[in-house]
Amino acid sequence: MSIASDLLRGNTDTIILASLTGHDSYGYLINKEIMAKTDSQMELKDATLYSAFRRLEKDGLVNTYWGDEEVGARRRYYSITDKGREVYEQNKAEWQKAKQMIDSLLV
Amino acid sequence: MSIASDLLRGNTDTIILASLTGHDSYGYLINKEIMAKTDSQMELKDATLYSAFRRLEKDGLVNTYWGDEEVGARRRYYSITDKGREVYEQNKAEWQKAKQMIDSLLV
DNA sequence: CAATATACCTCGCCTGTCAAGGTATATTTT
DNA sequence: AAAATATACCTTGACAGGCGAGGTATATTG
Repeated sequence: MSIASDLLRGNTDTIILASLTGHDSYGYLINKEIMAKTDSQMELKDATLYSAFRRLEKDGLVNTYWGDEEVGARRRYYSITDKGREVYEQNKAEWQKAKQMIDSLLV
Repeated sequence: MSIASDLLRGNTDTIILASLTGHDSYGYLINKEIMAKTDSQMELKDATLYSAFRRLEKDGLVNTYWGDEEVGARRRYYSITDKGREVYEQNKAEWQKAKQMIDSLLV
């Protein structure tokens, strides 16, 4: 990854929630999509991704269920909850604010 | 502080370097300036600030010297080094890139 | 049959933030 | 005169998130 992880920190959960707003998804795909959208400049490491899922689950922001693939590796799907959508909107707003403030501090 | 510290993380050092680009400064003042510029919505906690200074010093991005105040509390001043300016520019560029990428991921 | 891609997971380290505590001086309020 | 507030510095230890390193299992491609 070419972007310092400390710059991503605080946005990981939000990014995952974002990728769940349109449709349910699963870890591997979410990561692939992020890489595709950022030209492989950004990537959520496995361990980061799965620890984020545990956190989101614990906080009731996502639900999870096993896919019924009859072929290939099993997939654990995630869906965003109402609370998840709420938190997502809050996080986005906070990000907008933080962005502005940081920009105003960098000459 | 109203902005989640995880959103600041990764920018702390850059913000400190930014405030040293115009003129030497000291911890307490740097913090006051940040609060003034962000309407008190952002603040570097003491411990965070001073651990950042140690890091910047260790990495040769700032130099430090004691002020010669004849009245009031003593001040430890910091000045940015050439390497500091270099890293500052790099960090700013990286921030611009990270910003764009995160924005592109948030629907 | 080996390598690669898909797909999941855990453990334990590292690093940055910060709550809580401390020191010392100067000014303002009671 | 004493207490409170502002200025100004500092350290310790806990905590949380990122991730390197390791693991499992299935399907496809060379």
